[in-house]
Amino acid sequence: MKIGELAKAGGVSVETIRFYQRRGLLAEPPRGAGARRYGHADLERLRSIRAAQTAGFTLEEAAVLLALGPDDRAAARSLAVTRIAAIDERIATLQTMRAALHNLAQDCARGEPGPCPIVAAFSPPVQESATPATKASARSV
Amino acid sequence: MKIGELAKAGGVSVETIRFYQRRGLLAEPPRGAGARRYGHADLERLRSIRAAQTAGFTLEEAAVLLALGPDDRAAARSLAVTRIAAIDERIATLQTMRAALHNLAQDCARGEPGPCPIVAAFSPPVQESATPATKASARSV
DNA sequence: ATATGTCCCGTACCATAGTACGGTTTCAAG
DNA sequence: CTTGAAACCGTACTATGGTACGGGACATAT
Repeated sequence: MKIGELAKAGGVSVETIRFYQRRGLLAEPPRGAGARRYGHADLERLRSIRAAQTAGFTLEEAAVLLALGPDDRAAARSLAVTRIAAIDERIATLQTMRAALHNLAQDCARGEPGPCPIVAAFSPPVQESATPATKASARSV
Repeated sequence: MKIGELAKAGGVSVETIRFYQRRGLLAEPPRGAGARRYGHADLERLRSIRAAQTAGFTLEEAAVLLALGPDDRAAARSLAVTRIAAIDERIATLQTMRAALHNLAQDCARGEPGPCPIVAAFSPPVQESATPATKASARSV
């Protein structure tokens, strides 16, 4: 296989393969008449990298993971557990964001008079004390 | 206020404030004797930016959001809804990842003999056809 | 025999949100 | 008056995962 074929087979671009090689994720195969010649093992390796990525590992973690032997349970589990923790944290953050935004959007959709609740939530608080004759608009958010 | 004080009050670094100014998120205030002088409004604006960020908006979206008037409900809701959709998508992806990793970690923790399931999941498939005398290890994952 | 396609290589660039660096100037205290 | 902190400025670098560009070298096809 030449690099273009490997790329097609692996569903990535030629540039990506070269990028992985620079990162040390893929080995640089021997040359045959100028161009690199790839074997089936390279394709499998490429697929493994993509699988690790799909599971949420960074490329660097993927490199570590793919370098492990079948008996390195401790290291593998450590990688997995650490990644799960990171994912959980990220999910929690996103859910908090989501909830806040959802509430605001609901408020906004209710269509009550007055300023948009979304805009209001992210606007500097109105100078209430500076305008004494204005309507009472004390809404502690 | 000088930039250092604003930074402290807003819980960001001086560099971050200067960065926001370059991005147009914060206005460059008038100078007093060389150094920029910030008012309370700048602090509020900074806090609004951080709030928008906490809600998951990018800085660019924050800029748009903070530029909206209190009656721009449609635009505000559009921003919010779009962001919620992006968050949902991200959460779904992360949950898929999490589940896959969790299953692997569980498998690994079960401590059954044989190669580590985590390593196995991200390793090139063993050449089964090349070793006809090996045990049947056909586990389609 | 030339044109097209693919490969090679290094380098620069994209988005995102900052962080760091090096050098100058100015402010305030001692 | 000198020293040190803080401000100023532009630029470059960080991490992450690629993408794009420009130029040169092949090889096959017409």
